[in-house]
Amino acid sequence: MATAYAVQQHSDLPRMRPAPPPPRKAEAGIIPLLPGITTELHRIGTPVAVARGEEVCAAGSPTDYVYKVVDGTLRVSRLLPDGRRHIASFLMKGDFFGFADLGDYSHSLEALTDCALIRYPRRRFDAVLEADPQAGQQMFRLLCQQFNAANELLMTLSRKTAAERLATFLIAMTRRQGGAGSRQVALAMPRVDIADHLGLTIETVSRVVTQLRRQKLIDLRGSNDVMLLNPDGLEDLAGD
Amino acid sequence: MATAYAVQQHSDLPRMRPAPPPPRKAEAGIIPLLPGITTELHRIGTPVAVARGEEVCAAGSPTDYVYKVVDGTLRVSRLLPDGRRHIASFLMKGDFFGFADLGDYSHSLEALTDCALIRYPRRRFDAVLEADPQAGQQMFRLLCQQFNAANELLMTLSRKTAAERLATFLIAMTRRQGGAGSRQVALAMPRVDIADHLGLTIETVSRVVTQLRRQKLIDLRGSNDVMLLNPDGLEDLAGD
DNA sequence: CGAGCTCTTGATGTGGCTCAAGAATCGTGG
DNA sequence: CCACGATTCTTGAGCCACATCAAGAGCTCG
Repeated sequence: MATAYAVQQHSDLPRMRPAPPPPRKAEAGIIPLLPGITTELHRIGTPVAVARGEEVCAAGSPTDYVYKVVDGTLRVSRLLPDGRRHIASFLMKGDFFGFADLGDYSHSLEALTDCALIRYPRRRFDAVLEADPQAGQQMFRLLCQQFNAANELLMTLSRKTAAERLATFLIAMTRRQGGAGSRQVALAMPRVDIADHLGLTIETVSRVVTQLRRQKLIDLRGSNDVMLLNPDGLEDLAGD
Repeated sequence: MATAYAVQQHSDLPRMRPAPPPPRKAEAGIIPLLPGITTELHRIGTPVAVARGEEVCAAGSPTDYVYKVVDGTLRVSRLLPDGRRHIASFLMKGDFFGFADLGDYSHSLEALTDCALIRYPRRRFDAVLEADPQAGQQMFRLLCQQFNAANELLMTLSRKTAAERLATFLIAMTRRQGGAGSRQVALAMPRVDIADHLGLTIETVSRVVTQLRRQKLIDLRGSNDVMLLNPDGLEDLAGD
C-alpha cells in the first residue's frame, strides 16, 4: 500500500506515465478557527491551515488523524505502482477524511486550494464516537453518504461514455457548490484532476468540454468557470 | 431512481443493450435457520430463503429491510435507463445489504445461487443500532469495509486494463472464498456478471480468461472453476 | 437427446488514448 | 504595468484496446 515503488514493468502493460510530482509536505500551521461542530468532537479538534498544493497526508502512512474541511477544496487520490492515478473524491466544506481507514490511509489527501481544516487525533476521535452516540450516528450518516457517492462514481466509471461522465461530474459539482438550482461552478481542480477522477485523459476531458460548449449545454468564462446553459439537457446526457 | 424507464435514446449515445430480463420476485419463504449474530440484532431477524435467480429487492423500492447473508452468493446491481448495468458487489456469507441506503434502495439485490438470508425490519434495525453501541460499532466497521472495497473497485475501473481487472477480481474472489493462501475459486457468477462488475463485455472477459490460461497464470476445470497456477504472477498483473 | 443457455473465438469497428504542436493563462520579477 | 517563462489547456493526426457483430462449441437440464 506504499506509494513510491520502483517501476516493475510487465511485458504487455500499458506504457508508464510519469508519476505526478510529489506535493510538498504540509507545514500544518496552526490558525485560529471556530470549529462549528455540533457534538463532543469540537473539544478535541485543532484548526490547521494548509496551502495550495500541499499534501495533508500520504497514502500508506498511519492514520494518526481524522480531518474535517472547514474551507477550501482537496483531492483524495491513490496511485498504482507505475504512476497511474485515481482521484476518489474531492472534499469541500463539511467533508471528513480518514475515519474509514483502519491501519493506514488508503488514499492521499492534497490541497487544491489554500484550505482550513480541523484535525482530530485518531484515538480521541474514536473515543468520542464510542462515548457519544450522537457523534457516532453523525459519522455513520456521513460514511453512508460517502459510500453512496462512491457507488455513483462506480456506475459512472463502469458504463458511461466520456461525455456522460463529464456531464455527471459537472452536475454533481454544481449541486455541491451552489445547491440544487445553481447554474454556475468554479471548478477548483485542473483538467488533469478531472481526468483522473473520471478515468479519462486530459485531452479527452478538454475535447468533451468543447463539444458540450458547441452543443450549447455549457459555456466557459475562463477555463475553470463553468456555466450550465441547459441543465436539463446536461442531466439528460448524464443519464439516470 | 426507478428501474424500468422507457428508453429515451439520446442522439449520439452508445446503442442500447437489451435490459437483462427482470428476475422473478422473491417468494421469501420462511425457513428455520440459526441467526448467528453476536448482538441484539439476532432478536429481530427473520430467516428467509431465496431461490437462484430471484430478486430480493429492487432498486428504487423503499428500504423496508436490511439483509444479512447466511449462505449463498448474491449480486448488488444497478441499471442506467437504457439498460446498461453495473454490479457494485457480490455478497457472500456474513455480508449485509441495505443499511447504507436512506429512503430507497439504490441497488437491486439478486440471488446468484439459492440463498439463506436473515431479514431485519429497517425501523427495528435502526432502533437496535441506536440502543446497542456494540451493534452500532459493528455496522460501522462493516460499512468501512464496504466503502474500502468500493474504493478498490474505483481504482480498478478507472485505470486498469482488462487483464489487470480480471486478475484483481480473481485474486479478491479467491481470498474471500478460501482465505489468503487459497488457490482455487468456484465462481458463482456467469461471465456477463463479471463483465458488468468490471466494466467490460462478456467477450472481453472470455478472451482475457483464455489469455491468462495461455500465460499459465490460471487454469479452468469447467468454465467457472478457476485454479490459480501462479498467484504471484497474477498479483503482479493485478498491480498494487 | 435436443432446446436453450453460456461460453469461446473470429472479423471488423470505434471511442478514447497517445503523440505532437500551438494557444491561453497564470505567476513573477523587472 | 508589462514582459516572459512556466504551466495548463486546446486541437489535430494516427493508433490501439476493447466493443460490436456474427458464428460455433460446450454445458445443462428437462
